[in-house]
Amino acid sequence: MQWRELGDQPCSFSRTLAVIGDRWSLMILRDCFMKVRRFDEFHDRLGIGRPILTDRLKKLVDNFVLTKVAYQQHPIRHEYRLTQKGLDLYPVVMAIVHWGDVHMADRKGRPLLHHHLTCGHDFDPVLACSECRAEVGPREVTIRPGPGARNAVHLPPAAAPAAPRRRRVKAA
Amino acid sequence: MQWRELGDQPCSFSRTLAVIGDRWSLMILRDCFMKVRRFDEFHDRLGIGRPILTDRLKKLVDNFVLTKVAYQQHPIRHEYRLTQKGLDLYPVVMAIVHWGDVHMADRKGRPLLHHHLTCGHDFDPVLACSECRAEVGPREVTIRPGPGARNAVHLPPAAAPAAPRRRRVKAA
DNA sequence: CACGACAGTTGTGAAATAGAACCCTGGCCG
DNA sequence: CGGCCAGGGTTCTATTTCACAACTGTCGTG
Repeated sequence: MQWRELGDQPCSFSRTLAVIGDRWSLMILRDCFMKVRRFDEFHDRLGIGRPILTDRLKKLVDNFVLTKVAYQQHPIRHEYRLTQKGLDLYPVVMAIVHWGDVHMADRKGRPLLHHHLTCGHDFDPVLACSECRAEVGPREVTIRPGPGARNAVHLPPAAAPAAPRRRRVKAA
Repeated sequence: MQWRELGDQPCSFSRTLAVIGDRWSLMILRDCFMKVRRFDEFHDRLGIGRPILTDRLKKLVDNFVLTKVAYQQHPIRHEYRLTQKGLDLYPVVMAIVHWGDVHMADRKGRPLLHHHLTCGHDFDPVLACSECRAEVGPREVTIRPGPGARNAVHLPPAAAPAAPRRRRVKAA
C-alpha cells in the first residue's frame, strides 16, 4: 500500500495519517502550535531540507490544515497559519507530547511544562469522555460500525464475531 | 535531519515521533488497539510488505511499546501485545481517529462509533486539563521550559522574548 | 549596484519502500 | 514418510522518497 491509497480507506485513522502521518508534517505542526509561521523559521528550527519543507507545507495547505497569508507586499511574503482544521489537531499534538513526557523524558524531567490559563495550573492533557467527562482508557471502550462503515475489515474480531480466530492448535 | 537524530532532541514530541512517527508504526498501533496480535493478521489487514512489518514490529518491541508473547509451543509462535507503555498511546490514537471523524469523514458519516462502557454512551474523545477537567484548546495554554530543557530552540517566540521576530518591513 | 533576507526550485546521490520470491519449523494427512 | 499447509520470517531487486547542496528570483537597503 502506498501513501496515497491510505486516504481512501474507510477508516478515520488512515485518512488522518494520509494528511499528517509523516514525520515532517507532524514536526511542522508542532512548530505551528509554537507560533512558528515562516518558511525560513521552519527550516532553521527543524533542520529539514528545503524541498521537503516546500512539499509538506504545500500538502498541508492543500488539505486546509494550514493557510498561506500575506504578511507584507513588496516583495510579497507569506506566512503559514493554522486553520480551524489545523487548530483541531491540538489534541493530537498534546497527546503525543504527553506520551513523550511520560515515557521518553530523560532523568532531568520533561523539557516543557504546560500551563492552563483558565485554571491557573500546570497540567497534563487527559483523554476524557465527552459524555461523562471521566478519563477514558482502552479497556473501557468498545467500537461498532458507524454510518460510514463500508465493510468489516477494520473492525476487530470482538466486534465481528462472524470471523472467529481460527487457531490450529489442537482442536479444529 | 535523519530519523535517528529525532530521538536525541530535548523535545517530547520529537522523541515520541522517533518511536511511533512513521506511517506503518501508527497503523500497526491502530490495529493493536483493535485486538490484532499476529504477524499475518497485521500483514493481511494493513497490506504492508512483510519486510517492513518485520522491521516495524521489531522497532516497537525494542522500544517496549509491544511485547512478544508465545501463544503456543511446537512450533513456537508469538503474538504481539501492547505493553503499558503501548496502552498509554491510546489518547494519541483516539485523538487521531477523532480528528479524522470530524474532518475527513465522507457524506455517510464516521466509519466507527466509540462506546464508553463506564457511562454507557457513545462518545467523542476530548482533551481535558488534568487539574480542572475542562476541555483545553491551544489558546488557553502557555508553555515554559521544564526541568529537562536544554536550550531555548524549541520554545516559541512568546516564551523566549530574547529572540523577537525581526521583521524587516518598514521599521528596524 | 552589491548585498542580504526571504522563499523557494533544480539537481544528484543515498536511503527507505513495495512487492515478489524464497526459507524454516513443525504439525496433519494420506 | 513425503507432501502440504500455516505461521513467521529473510533475501532480492526496482522504484520511490529523502537529504543535502547549489542555484534562482524579488525586493529594499546601504
